[in-house]
Amino acid sequence: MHKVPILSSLDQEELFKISEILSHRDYKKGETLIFDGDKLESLVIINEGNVKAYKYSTDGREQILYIFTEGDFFGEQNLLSDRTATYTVEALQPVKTCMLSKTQFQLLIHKHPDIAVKIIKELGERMVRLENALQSMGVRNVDNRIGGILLEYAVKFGTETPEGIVIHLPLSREGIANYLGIARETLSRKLGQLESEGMISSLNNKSILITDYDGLVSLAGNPEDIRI
Amino acid sequence: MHKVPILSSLDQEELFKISEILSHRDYKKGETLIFDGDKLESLVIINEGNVKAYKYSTDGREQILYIFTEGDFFGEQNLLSDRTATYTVEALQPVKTCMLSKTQFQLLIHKHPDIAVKIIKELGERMVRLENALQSMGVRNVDNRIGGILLEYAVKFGTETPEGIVIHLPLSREGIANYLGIARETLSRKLGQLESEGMISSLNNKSILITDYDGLVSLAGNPEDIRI
DNA sequence: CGGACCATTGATAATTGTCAAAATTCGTGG
DNA sequence: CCACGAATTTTGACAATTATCAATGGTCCG
Repeated sequence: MHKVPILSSLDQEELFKISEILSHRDYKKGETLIFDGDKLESLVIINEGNVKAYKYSTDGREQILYIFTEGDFFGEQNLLSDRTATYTVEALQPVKTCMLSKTQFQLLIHKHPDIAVKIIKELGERMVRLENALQSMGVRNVDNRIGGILLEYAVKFGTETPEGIVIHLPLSREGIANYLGIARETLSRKLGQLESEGMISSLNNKSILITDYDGLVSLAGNPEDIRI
Repeated sequence: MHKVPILSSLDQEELFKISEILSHRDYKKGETLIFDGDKLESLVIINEGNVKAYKYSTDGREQILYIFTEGDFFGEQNLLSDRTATYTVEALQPVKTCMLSKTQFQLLIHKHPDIAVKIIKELGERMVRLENALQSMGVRNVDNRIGGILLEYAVKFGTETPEGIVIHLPLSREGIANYLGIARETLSRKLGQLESEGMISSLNNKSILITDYDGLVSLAGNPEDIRI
Protein backbone atom coordinates (compact mmCIF):
# COMPACT_ATOMS: atom_id res chain seq x y z
CA MET A 1 0.00 0.00 0.00
CA HIS A 2 2.59 2.52 1.09
CA LYS A 3 4.48 1.82 -2.12
CA VAL A 4 1.69 3.21 -4.27
CA PRO A 5 2.66 6.78 -5.20
CA ILE A 6 -0.83 8.02 -5.93
CA LEU A 7 -2.00 7.14 -2.44
CA SER A 8 1.04 8.51 -0.67
CA SER A 9 -0.67 11.67 0.46
CA LEU A 10 -3.10 9.75 2.64
CA ASP A 11 -2.45 9.28 6.33
CA GLN A 12 -2.28 5.93 8.10
CA GLU A 13 -5.92 5.87 9.04
CA GLU A 14 -7.10 6.60 5.51
CA LEU A 15 -4.76 4.01 4.09
CA PHE A 16 -6.15 1.46 6.47
CA LYS A 17 -9.71 2.32 5.50
CA ILE A 18 -8.88 1.93 1.84
CA SER A 19 -6.98 -1.30 2.29
CA GLU A 20 -10.19 -2.71 3.74
CA ILE A 21 -12.16 -2.08 0.59
CA LEU A 22 -9.52 -3.15 -1.91
CA SER A 23 -9.94 -6.47 -3.60
CA HIS A 24 -6.95 -8.52 -4.64
CA ARG A 25 -6.19 -10.76 -7.52
CA ASP A 26 -3.12 -12.64 -8.70
CA TYR A 27 -2.22 -13.62 -12.22
CA LYS A 28 0.14 -16.15 -13.68
CA LYS A 29 2.71 -15.28 -16.30
CA GLY A 30 1.02 -14.93 -19.67
CA GLU A 31 -2.42 -14.29 -18.21
CA THR A 32 -4.35 -11.31 -19.47
CA LEU A 33 -5.50 -8.76 -16.90
CA ILE A 34 -7.69 -6.78 -19.29
CA PHE A 35 -8.50 -7.00 -22.96
CA ASP A 36 -8.54 -4.10 -25.37
CA GLY A 37 -12.18 -3.09 -25.67
CA ASP A 38 -13.23 -4.45 -22.26
CA LYS A 39 -15.45 -2.43 -20.04
CA LEU A 40 -13.49 -1.72 -16.89
CA GLU A 41 -15.09 -1.35 -13.49
CA SER A 42 -12.10 -0.75 -11.29
CA LEU A 43 -8.75 0.92 -10.95
CA VAL A 44 -6.01 -1.69 -11.01
CA ILE A 45 -2.79 -1.19 -9.07
CA ILE A 46 0.21 -3.45 -9.56
CA ASN A 47 1.71 -4.71 -6.31
CA GLU A 48 4.24 -7.13 -7.64
CA GLY A 49 5.56 -8.14 -11.05
CA ASN A 50 5.60 -6.47 -14.46
CA VAL A 51 2.90 -6.32 -17.07
CA LYS A 52 2.94 -5.17 -20.65
CA ALA A 53 0.21 -3.01 -22.19
CA TYR A 54 -0.16 -3.37 -25.92
CA LYS A 55 -2.42 -3.06 -28.93
CA TYR A 56 -2.83 -5.28 -31.92
CA SER A 57 -3.08 -3.76 -35.35
CA THR A 58 -5.58 -5.15 -37.83
CA ASP A 59 -2.84 -7.21 -39.46
CA GLY A 60 -1.95 -8.81 -36.15
CA ARG A 61 1.16 -6.88 -35.23
CA GLU A 62 1.68 -6.09 -31.59
CA GLN A 63 2.68 -2.61 -30.45
CA ILE A 64 3.75 -2.47 -26.85
CA LEU A 65 2.90 0.86 -25.23
CA TYR A 66 3.89 0.48 -21.59
CA ILE A 67 5.60 -1.78 -19.15
CA PHE A 68 3.86 -1.26 -15.83
CA THR A 69 5.67 -2.23 -12.67
CA GLU A 70 5.10 -2.17 -8.91
CA GLY A 71 3.11 0.88 -7.88
CA ASP A 72 1.81 1.65 -11.36
CA PHE A 73 -1.90 1.77 -12.03
CA PHE A 74 -4.24 1.68 -15.00
CA GLY A 75 -7.91 1.89 -15.77
CA GLU A 76 -8.43 5.37 -14.38
CA GLN A 77 -9.71 6.65 -17.71
CA ASN A 78 -12.31 4.00 -17.87
CA LEU A 79 -13.65 4.99 -14.48
CA LEU A 80 -13.90 8.68 -15.14
CA SER A 81 -15.30 8.51 -18.64
CA ASP A 82 -17.29 5.70 -20.19
CA ARG A 83 -14.42 4.66 -22.40
CA THR A 84 -13.54 1.00 -22.77
CA ALA A 85 -9.97 -0.23 -22.40
CA THR A 86 -7.72 1.01 -25.17
CA TYR A 87 -5.08 -1.67 -24.76
CA THR A 88 -4.59 -5.22 -23.58
CA VAL A 89 -2.61 -5.84 -20.38
CA GLU A 90 -0.74 -9.10 -19.91
CA ALA A 91 1.38 -10.42 -17.05
CA LEU A 92 5.05 -10.87 -17.91
CA GLN A 93 5.63 -12.67 -14.62
CA PRO A 94 3.46 -13.81 -11.75
CA VAL A 95 1.65 -10.61 -10.82
CA LYS A 96 -0.23 -9.45 -7.74
CA THR A 97 -2.75 -6.65 -8.08
CA CYS A 98 -5.27 -4.83 -5.99
CA MET A 99 -8.37 -3.15 -7.31
CA LEU A 100 -10.48 -0.21 -6.29
CA SER A 101 -14.06 -0.18 -7.55
CA LYS A 102 -15.43 2.62 -9.65
CA THR A 103 -17.64 4.09 -6.95
CA GLN A 104 -14.95 3.84 -4.29
CA PHE A 105 -12.52 5.51 -6.61
CA GLN A 106 -14.88 8.36 -7.38
CA LEU A 107 -15.59 8.90 -3.70
CA LEU A 108 -11.92 8.87 -2.90
CA ILE A 109 -10.96 11.30 -5.61
CA HIS A 110 -13.57 13.82 -4.52
CA LYS A 111 -12.63 13.51 -0.90
CA HIS A 112 -8.91 13.83 -1.59
CA PRO A 113 -8.19 16.22 -4.44
CA ASP A 114 -4.51 15.50 -3.84
CA ILE A 115 -5.02 12.09 -5.32
CA ALA A 116 -6.37 13.62 -8.49
CA VAL A 117 -3.34 15.86 -8.64
CA LYS A 118 -1.06 12.86 -8.13
CA ILE A 119 -2.82 11.06 -10.94
CA ILE A 120 -2.43 14.08 -13.20
CA LYS A 121 1.27 14.12 -12.40
CA GLU A 122 1.67 10.44 -13.10
CA LEU A 123 -0.29 10.74 -16.35
CA GLY A 124 2.00 13.61 -17.20
CA GLU A 125 5.02 11.37 -16.76
CA ARG A 126 3.48 8.83 -19.07
CA MET A 127 2.64 11.46 -21.63
CA VAL A 128 6.20 12.70 -21.63
CA ARG A 129 7.33 9.14 -22.21
CA LEU A 130 4.82 8.66 -25.01
CA GLU A 131 5.82 11.97 -26.56
CA ASN A 132 9.46 10.94 -26.47
CA ALA A 133 8.63 7.55 -27.88
CA LEU A 134 6.61 9.15 -30.64
CA GLN A 135 9.48 11.45 -31.43
CA SER A 136 11.92 8.52 -31.48
CA MET A 137 9.71 6.69 -33.89
CA GLY A 138 9.07 9.77 -35.97
CA VAL A 139 12.65 10.76 -36.51
CA ARG A 140 13.18 7.08 -37.16
CA ASN A 141 16.76 6.34 -36.39
CA VAL A 142 16.66 2.76 -35.23
CA ASP A 143 20.10 2.92 -33.61
CA ASN A 144 19.00 5.88 -31.49
CA ARG A 145 15.95 4.02 -30.35
CA ILE A 146 17.87 0.91 -29.40
CA GLY A 147 20.37 2.97 -27.46
CA GLY A 148 17.50 4.75 -25.77
CA ILE A 149 15.68 1.64 -24.67
CA LEU A 150 18.86 0.04 -23.36
CA LEU A 151 19.53 3.10 -21.24
CA GLU A 152 15.94 3.22 -20.06
CA TYR A 153 16.06 -0.43 -19.06
CA ALA A 154 19.47 0.01 -17.46
CA VAL A 155 17.95 2.54 -15.10
CA LYS A 156 14.72 0.66 -14.55
CA PHE A 157 15.80 -2.97 -14.52
CA GLY A 158 19.57 -2.87 -14.18
CA THR A 159 21.93 -3.79 -11.37
CA GLU A 160 25.51 -2.58 -11.10
CA THR A 161 28.26 -5.15 -11.24
CA PRO A 162 32.04 -4.84 -11.50
CA GLU A 163 31.78 -5.64 -15.23
CA GLY A 164 29.08 -3.06 -15.90
CA ILE A 165 25.31 -2.77 -15.60
CA VAL A 166 23.40 -5.99 -16.03
CA ILE A 167 19.89 -5.46 -17.39
CA HIS A 168 17.29 -8.02 -16.43
CA LEU A 169 15.05 -7.61 -19.43
CA PRO A 170 11.32 -7.57 -18.78
CA LEU A 171 10.69 -8.48 -22.41
CA SER A 172 11.99 -11.02 -24.88
CA ARG A 173 13.88 -9.79 -27.94
CA GLU A 174 10.65 -10.04 -29.84
CA GLY A 175 8.96 -7.95 -27.16
CA ILE A 176 11.61 -5.28 -27.38
CA ALA A 177 11.26 -5.23 -31.15
CA ASN A 178 7.50 -4.83 -30.75
CA TYR A 179 8.10 -2.00 -28.37
CA LEU A 180 10.44 -0.25 -30.76
CA GLY A 181 8.26 -0.94 -33.77
CA ILE A 182 10.92 -2.84 -35.68
CA ALA A 183 11.34 -6.41 -36.85
CA ARG A 184 12.75 -8.98 -34.44
CA GLU A 185 15.48 -9.77 -36.95
CA THR A 186 16.53 -6.16 -37.24
CA LEU A 187 16.91 -5.90 -33.49
CA SER A 188 19.03 -9.06 -33.50
CA ARG A 189 21.34 -7.64 -36.10
CA LYS A 190 21.66 -4.29 -34.38
CA LEU A 191 22.37 -5.86 -31.01
CA GLY A 192 24.94 -8.10 -32.63
CA GLN A 193 26.56 -5.02 -34.08
CA LEU A 194 26.63 -3.29 -30.70
CA GLU A 195 28.18 -6.40 -29.21
CA SER A 196 30.91 -6.51 -31.83
CA GLU A 197 31.58 -2.84 -31.12
CA GLY A 198 32.08 -3.75 -27.47
CA MET A 199 29.21 -1.70 -26.11
CA ILE A 200 27.12 -4.54 -24.78
CA SER A 201 27.38 -8.22 -24.15
CA SER A 202 24.42 -10.54 -24.53
CA LEU A 203 24.42 -12.81 -21.49
CA ASN A 204 21.31 -14.78 -22.34
CA ASN A 205 17.78 -14.27 -23.60
CA LYS A 206 16.82 -12.41 -20.47
CA SER A 207 19.82 -10.25 -19.68
CA ILE A 208 22.29 -7.95 -21.31
CA LEU A 209 25.48 -6.52 -19.87
CA ILE A 210 26.28 -2.92 -20.69
CA THR A 211 30.01 -2.53 -21.03
CA ASP A 212 30.18 0.95 -22.52
CA TYR A 213 27.53 3.16 -20.97
CA ASP A 214 28.86 6.38 -22.46
CA GLY A 215 28.93 4.82 -25.88
CA LEU A 216 25.23 4.01 -25.53
CA VAL A 217 24.50 7.53 -24.38
CA SER A 218 26.04 8.96 -27.51
CA LEU A 219 24.28 6.31 -29.61
CA ALA A 220 20.94 7.27 -28.08
CA GLY A 221 21.61 10.85 -29.09
CA ASN A 222 18.63 12.53 -27.56
CA PRO A 223 19.34 12.94 -23.84
CA GLU A 224 15.60 13.03 -23.17
CA ASP A 225 15.44 9.37 -24.06
CA ILE A 226 17.16 8.62 -20.82
CA ARG A 227 14.06 8.46 -18.75
CA ILE A 228 13.88 8.24 -15.01
CA MET B 1 -14.75 31.23 -21.37
CA HIS B 2 -17.79 29.04 -21.67
CA LYS B 3 -16.11 27.26 -24.56
CA VAL B 4 -13.37 25.87 -22.32
CA PRO B 5 -14.33 22.29 -21.45
CA ILE B 6 -12.25 22.02 -18.30
CA LEU B 7 -14.04 24.97 -16.74
CA SER B 8 -17.51 23.89 -17.80
CA SER B 9 -18.47 22.58 -14.38
CA LEU B 10 -18.23 26.02 -12.83
CA ASP B 11 -21.30 28.17 -12.39
CA GLN B 12 -21.73 31.69 -13.78
CA GLU B 13 -20.44 33.39 -10.68
CA GLU B 14 -17.31 31.29 -10.49
CA LEU B 15 -16.65 31.79 -14.17
CA PHE B 16 -16.93 35.51 -13.68
CA LYS B 17 -14.51 35.44 -10.77
CA ILE B 18 -12.00 33.51 -12.80
CA SER B 19 -12.37 35.67 -15.87
CA GLU B 20 -11.30 38.56 -13.67
CA ILE B 21 -7.97 36.97 -12.82
CA LEU B 22 -7.12 35.64 -16.26
CA SER B 23 -4.51 37.45 -18.26
CA HIS B 24 -4.68 37.54 -22.02
CA ARG B 25 -2.14 37.50 -24.75
CA ASP B 26 -2.29 37.38 -28.53
CA TYR B 27 0.28 35.94 -30.91
CA LYS B 28 0.92 36.40 -34.58
CA LYS B 29 1.28 33.49 -36.97
CA GLY B 30 4.71 31.93 -36.54
CA GLU B 31 5.23 33.31 -33.05
CA THR B 32 6.32 30.91 -30.35
CA LEU B 33 4.14 30.66 -27.25
CA ILE B 34 6.56 28.52 -25.25
CA PHE B 35 9.93 26.98 -25.95
CA ASP B 36 10.90 23.41 -25.12
CA GLY B 37 12.78 23.63 -21.85
CA ASP B 38 11.14 26.84 -20.66
CA LYS B 39 9.96 27.17 -17.12
CA LEU B 40 6.22 27.71 -17.25
CA GLU B 41 4.34 29.76 -14.71
CA SER B 42 0.81 29.53 -16.00
CA LEU B 43 -1.78 27.34 -17.60
CA VAL B 44 -2.40 28.49 -21.15
CA ILE B 45 -5.82 28.12 -22.75
CA ILE B 46 -6.35 28.67 -26.47
CA ASN B 47 -9.28 30.93 -27.25
CA GLU B 48 -8.86 31.32 -30.96
CA GLY B 49 -6.61 29.85 -33.63
CA ASN B 50 -4.52 26.70 -33.87
CA VAL B 51 -1.07 26.02 -32.53
CA LYS B 52 1.34 23.17 -33.10
CA ALA B 53 3.32 21.52 -30.31
CA TYR B 54 6.54 19.91 -31.44
CA LYS B 55 10.01 18.76 -30.48
CA TYR B 56 13.27 19.01 -32.31
CA SER B 57 15.61 16.06 -32.42
CA THR B 58 19.33 16.61 -32.02
CA ASP B 59 19.77 16.48 -35.79
CA GLY B 60 17.20 19.21 -36.29
CA ARG B 61 14.18 17.22 -37.36
CA GLU B 62 10.82 18.40 -36.17
CA GLN B 63 8.29 15.98 -34.70
CA ILE B 64 4.85 17.48 -34.28
CA LEU B 65 3.00 16.01 -31.31
CA TYR B 66 -0.24 17.96 -31.10
CA ILE B 67 -2.36 20.50 -32.85
CA PHE B 68 -4.16 22.43 -30.15
CA THR B 69 -7.29 24.35 -31.05
CA GLU B 70 -9.91 26.48 -29.36
CA GLY B 71 -10.61 25.27 -25.84
CA ASP B 72 -7.44 23.22 -25.53
CA PHE B 73 -4.93 23.93 -22.80
CA PHE B 74 -1.34 23.14 -22.01
CA GLY B 75 1.21 23.73 -19.29
CA GLU B 76 -0.70 21.92 -16.55
CA GLN B 77 2.19 19.53 -15.95
CA ASN B 78 4.58 22.35 -15.41
CA LEU B 79 2.35 23.82 -12.74
CA LEU B 80 1.83 20.65 -10.76
CA SER B 81 5.37 19.35 -10.89
CA ASP B 82 8.55 21.33 -11.37
CA ARG B 83 9.03 20.03 -14.88
CA THR B 84 9.99 22.42 -17.66
CA ALA B 85 8.15 22.46 -20.97
CA THR B 86 8.66 19.28 -22.96
CA TYR B 87 7.77 20.77 -26.33
CA THR B 88 7.71 24.01 -28.23
CA VAL B 89 4.36 25.59 -29.05
CA GLU B 90 4.00 27.80 -32.12
CA ALA B 91 1.04 29.72 -33.55
CA LEU B 92 -0.14 28.45 -36.92
CA GLN B 93 -2.43 31.45 -37.29
CA PRO B 94 -3.13 34.56 -35.27
CA VAL B 95 -3.89 33.13 -31.86
CA LYS B 96 -5.63 34.47 -28.76
CA THR B 97 -4.88 32.92 -25.40
CA CYS B 98 -5.71 33.41 -21.78
CA MET B 99 -3.52 32.38 -18.90
CA LEU B 100 -4.12 31.28 -15.34
CA SER B 101 -1.20 31.72 -12.95
CA LYS B 102 0.29 28.82 -11.07
CA THR B 103 -1.07 29.83 -7.67
CA GLN B 104 -4.53 30.61 -9.04
CA PHE B 105 -4.58 27.29 -10.80
CA GLN B 106 -3.61 25.39 -7.67
CA LEU B 107 -6.25 27.18 -5.63
CA LEU B 108 -8.87 26.47 -8.25
CA ILE B 109 -8.05 22.81 -8.56
CA HIS B 110 -8.29 22.27 -4.83
CA LYS B 111 -11.51 24.15 -4.55
CA HIS B 112 -13.10 22.36 -7.49
CA PRO B 113 -12.02 18.73 -7.70
CA ASP B 114 -14.25 18.43 -10.74
CA ILE B 115 -11.74 20.46 -12.66
CA ALA B 116 -9.02 17.98 -11.82
CA VAL B 117 -11.27 15.19 -13.02
CA LYS B 118 -11.94 17.09 -16.24
CA ILE B 119 -8.23 17.55 -16.75
CA ILE B 120 -7.64 13.85 -16.16
CA LYS B 121 -10.28 13.07 -18.75
CA GLU B 122 -8.79 15.44 -21.27
CA LEU B 123 -5.29 14.09 -20.65
CA GLY B 124 -6.79 10.66 -21.15
CA GLU B 125 -8.06 11.69 -24.57
CA ARG B 126 -4.62 12.91 -25.49
CA MET B 127 -3.00 9.75 -24.25
CA VAL B 128 -5.33 7.66 -26.35
CA ARG B 129 -4.37 9.78 -29.33
CA LEU B 130 -0.68 9.43 -28.54
CA GLU B 131 -1.06 5.69 -28.05
CA ASN B 132 -2.79 5.39 -31.40
CA ALA B 133 -0.17 7.54 -33.05
CA LEU B 134 2.57 5.44 -31.51
CA GLN B 135 0.89 2.31 -32.76
CA SER B 136 0.53 3.81 -36.25
CA MET B 137 4.20 4.63 -36.30
CA GLY B 138 5.18 1.31 -34.83
CA VAL B 139 3.32 -0.88 -37.26
CA ARG B 140 4.69 1.46 -39.86
CA ASN B 141 2.40 1.36 -42.80
CA VAL B 142 2.69 4.81 -44.26
CA ASP B 143 -0.48 4.49 -46.32
CA ASN B 144 -2.46 3.66 -43.20
CA ARG B 145 -1.11 6.67 -41.44
CA ILE B 146 -1.90 9.03 -44.28
CA GLY B 147 -5.42 7.68 -44.51
CA GLY B 148 -5.75 8.10 -40.77
CA ILE B 149 -4.62 11.68 -40.65
CA LEU B 150 -6.86 12.65 -43.56
CA LEU B 151 -9.84 11.19 -41.75
CA GLU B 152 -8.84 12.85 -38.51
CA TYR B 153 -8.52 16.20 -40.23
CA ALA B 154 -11.75 15.66 -42.12
CA VAL B 155 -13.58 15.43 -38.79
CA LYS B 156 -11.64 18.20 -37.11
CA PHE B 157 -11.10 20.72 -39.88
CA GLY B 158 -13.47 19.64 -42.65
CA THR B 159 -16.65 21.14 -44.08
CA GLU B 160 -19.17 19.20 -46.11
CA THR B 161 -19.75 20.29 -49.70
CA PRO B 162 -21.70 18.72 -52.56
CA GLU B 163 -18.41 17.40 -54.00
CA GLY B 164 -17.24 15.87 -50.73
CA ILE B 165 -15.52 16.99 -47.55
CA VAL B 166 -13.11 19.89 -47.93
CA ILE B 167 -10.32 19.83 -45.36
CA HIS B 168 -8.83 23.17 -44.41
CA LEU B 169 -5.40 21.94 -43.41
CA PRO B 170 -3.89 23.42 -40.28
CA LEU B 171 -0.43 22.38 -41.48
CA SER B 172 1.60 22.64 -44.65
CA ARG B 173 2.54 19.45 -46.46
CA GLU B 174 5.85 19.62 -44.68
CA GLY B 175 4.03 19.95 -41.37
CA ILE B 176 1.90 16.91 -42.09
CA ALA B 177 5.01 14.96 -43.01
CA ASN B 178 6.61 16.02 -39.74
CA TYR B 179 3.53 14.92 -37.91
CA LEU B 180 3.57 11.51 -39.58
CA GLY B 181 7.30 11.13 -39.23
CA ILE B 182 7.93 10.75 -42.96
CA ALA B 183 9.77 12.79 -45.56
CA ARG B 184 7.96 15.66 -47.24
CA GLU B 185 8.66 14.08 -50.63
CA THR B 186 7.16 10.76 -49.60
CA LEU B 187 3.96 12.47 -48.55
CA SER B 188 3.82 14.28 -51.89
CA ARG B 189 4.13 11.05 -53.78
CA LYS B 190 1.56 9.24 -51.68
CA LEU B 191 -0.94 12.06 -51.95
CA GLY B 192 -0.36 12.15 -55.70
CA GLN B 193 -1.11 8.45 -55.79
CA LEU B 194 -4.31 8.89 -53.79
CA GLU B 195 -5.32 11.65 -56.18
CA SER B 196 -4.74 9.46 -59.24
CA GLU B 197 -6.84 6.77 -57.55
CA GLY B 198 -9.65 9.28 -57.23
CA MET B 199 -9.81 9.31 -53.46
CA ILE B 200 -8.79 12.90 -52.90
CA SER B 201 -8.26 16.05 -54.88
CA SER B 202 -5.63 18.56 -53.95
CA LEU B 203 -7.29 21.98 -54.17
CA ASN B 204 -4.32 24.06 -53.09
CA ASN B 205 -1.58 24.12 -50.50
CA LYS B 206 -4.06 24.62 -47.72
CA SER B 207 -6.98 22.40 -48.63
CA ILE B 208 -7.79 18.94 -49.84
CA LEU B 209 -11.10 17.60 -51.10
CA ILE B 210 -12.04 14.09 -50.05
CA THR B 211 -13.92 12.44 -52.87
CA ASP B 212 -13.95 8.86 -51.61
CA TYR B 213 -14.41 8.80 -47.86
CA ASP B 214 -15.01 5.06 -47.67
CA GLY B 215 -11.88 4.42 -49.66
CA LEU B 216 -9.91 6.39 -47.10
CA VAL B 217 -11.51 4.48 -44.26
CA SER B 218 -10.34 1.21 -45.73
CA LEU B 219 -6.93 2.70 -46.46
CA ALA B 220 -6.60 3.81 -42.86
CA GLY B 221 -7.30 0.26 -41.78
CA ASN B 222 -7.41 0.70 -38.03
CA PRO B 223 -10.81 2.16 -37.17
CA GLU B 224 -9.35 3.64 -33.98
CA ASP B 225 -7.39 6.06 -36.11
CA ILE B 226 -10.60 7.84 -36.82
CA ARG B 227 -10.51 10.04 -33.82
CA ILE B 228 -13.26 12.29 -32.63
C1' DC C 1 3.75 41.15 -61.43
C1' DG C 2 7.60 39.36 -59.04
C1' DG C 3 9.99 37.08 -55.58
C1' DA C 4 9.91 34.01 -51.80
C1' DC C 5 8.20 30.04 -50.27
C1' DC C 6 6.26 25.56 -50.83
C1' DA C 7 5.34 21.37 -53.32
C1' DT C 8 6.32 17.91 -56.83
C1' DT C 9 9.06 14.84 -59.61
C1' DG C 10 13.02 11.99 -60.87
C1' DA C 11 17.00 9.15 -59.97
C1' DT C 12 19.51 6.75 -56.71
C1' DA C 13 21.08 5.06 -52.24
C1' DA C 14 20.27 3.40 -47.75
C1' DT C 15 17.62 1.10 -44.51
C1' DT C 16 14.69 -2.22 -42.95
C1' DG C 17 11.34 -5.98 -43.70
C1' DT C 18 10.50 -10.74 -45.14
C1' DC C 19 11.14 -15.54 -45.60
C1' DA C 20 13.76 -19.58 -44.76
C1' DA C 21 17.11 -22.13 -42.36
C1' DA C 22 20.45 -22.82 -38.74
C1' DA C 23 21.90 -22.12 -34.07
C1' DT C 24 21.19 -21.23 -29.44
C1' DT C 25 18.69 -21.12 -25.18
C1' DC C 26 15.23 -22.72 -21.99
C1' DG C 27 12.55 -25.67 -19.17
C1' DT C 28 11.07 -30.14 -18.03
C1' DG C 29 11.40 -34.79 -16.91
C1' DG C 30 14.18 -38.66 -16.22
C1' DC D 1 22.58 -33.09 -13.24
C1' DC D 2 21.98 -34.11 -17.89
C1' DA D 3 19.42 -34.70 -22.09
C1' DC D 4 15.81 -33.72 -25.12
C1' DG D 5 12.24 -31.20 -27.46
C1' DA D 6 10.18 -26.75 -27.83
C1' DA D 7 10.70 -22.12 -28.10
C1' DT D 8 13.41 -18.31 -29.13
C1' DT D 9 17.03 -16.05 -31.45
C1' DT D 10 20.38 -15.39 -34.98
C1' DT D 11 21.98 -15.38 -39.67
C1' DG D 12 21.67 -15.10 -44.70
C1' DA D 13 19.79 -13.63 -49.09
C1' DC D 14 16.78 -10.84 -51.21
C1' DA D 15 12.85 -7.62 -51.89
C1' DA D 16 10.34 -3.63 -50.72
C1' DT D 17 9.95 0.77 -48.94
C1' DT D 18 11.40 5.16 -47.95
C1' DA D 19 15.01 8.80 -47.54
C1' DT D 20 18.01 11.82 -49.90
C1' DC D 21 19.64 15.06 -53.22
C1' DA D 22 18.79 17.89 -56.98
C1' DA D 23 16.03 20.18 -60.17
C1' DT D 24 11.64 21.80 -61.66
C1' DG D 25 7.14 23.56 -61.19
C1' DG D 26 3.36 26.00 -58.55
C1' DT D 27 1.31 28.98 -55.25
C1' DC D 28 0.73 32.82 -52.33
C1' DC D 29 0.92 37.57 -51.09
C1' DG D 30 2.59 42.07 -51.03
